[in-house]
Amino acid sequence: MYILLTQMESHKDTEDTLRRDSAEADRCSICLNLKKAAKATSSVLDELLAPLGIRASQLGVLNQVSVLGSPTITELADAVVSDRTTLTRNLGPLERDGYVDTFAGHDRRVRMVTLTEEGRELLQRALPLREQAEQTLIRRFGEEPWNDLLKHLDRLTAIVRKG
Amino acid sequence: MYILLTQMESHKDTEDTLRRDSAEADRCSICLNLKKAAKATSSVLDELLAPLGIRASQLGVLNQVSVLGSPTITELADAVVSDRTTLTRNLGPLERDGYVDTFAGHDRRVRMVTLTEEGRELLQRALPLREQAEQTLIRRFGEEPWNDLLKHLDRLTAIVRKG
DNA sequence: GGACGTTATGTGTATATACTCCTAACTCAA
DNA sequence: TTGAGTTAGGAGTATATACACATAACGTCC
Repeated sequence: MYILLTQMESHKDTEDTLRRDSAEADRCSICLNLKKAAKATSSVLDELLAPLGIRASQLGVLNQVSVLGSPTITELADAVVSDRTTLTRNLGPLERDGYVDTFAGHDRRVRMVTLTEEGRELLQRALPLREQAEQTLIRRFGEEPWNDLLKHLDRLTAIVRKG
Repeated sequence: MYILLTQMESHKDTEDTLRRDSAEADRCSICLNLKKAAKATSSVLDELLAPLGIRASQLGVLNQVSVLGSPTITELADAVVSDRTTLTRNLGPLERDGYVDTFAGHDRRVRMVTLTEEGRELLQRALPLREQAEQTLIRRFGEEPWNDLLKHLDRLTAIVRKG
């Protein structure tokens, strides 16, 4: 399909060919569709969370700290599907703003993350908003398609990870 | 494991409640699932593109420049589902590396973006890799589920945008 | 009990993302 | 024309992302 175009062709021909093939490929580009959907859904939550001064991604981190109890950096990074070093940077603003604390574990290599009292209060205010956003989407999307979508996403992720 | 929150017993109750609710909400958290899937799929393409020195997101930009011909910043940003200012920054490395050029349009407010000859050559080498990655995924995921997933994503995006 | 491989994390660097504010250029009506 | 409103884009700031490298602490094997 994407036969390498010969250099002999004029630029115009090359441009036209690239344009046609690219548009075709774009119709089934999963990356762009995932990006669109992720952007759309997180923007819904971002707007709801704006008055609280945090973003959807930050809520995800706070929530997982709560869910996991006192995770290490690596455990928390896995839970929120981020690179370990990314999470380290993400914790900066949250710690600065007083929502989480970090301290050394018994194994002094690891750093444990916990919610502060402020962090717990923020989470209690934020979680209902997330629930509300999700329920609104589910109601409008349909419960069956919603579960289908989640299953599909799960399977897609699994397939890629299997190698 | 979860024990460090024993500063006060009242905190314990709060934590437990948060933990249960959060885990529940997480089971149907679309944001995390979309993030996982997007990360997984783009990493496949990123690895294929590594020898060419560009990433999946950069290929997306180059491709859309080709598809659209000579788009303005705003047109191109819309096409790749990025904020306008984000795209401006993204064009920096691509222009520095000689893959795109920008120039003023007849309306001197707009900046037009075009592929350089180097950019065209890079795109010709990169597109087959993207096609290969996509076909591999489709083969393993199944064509029917694949199309279902794309439709679901499209509808989800549309629902959010409708307000 | 020290040398060595392993593990958990931080830092430097670079790209990606987007909000707010600012300026230049265009349009249109008076 | 000229002034007001609109539009395209850049810059400042801040967060998000992650690779490569460095470091400190752990465990183990002699």
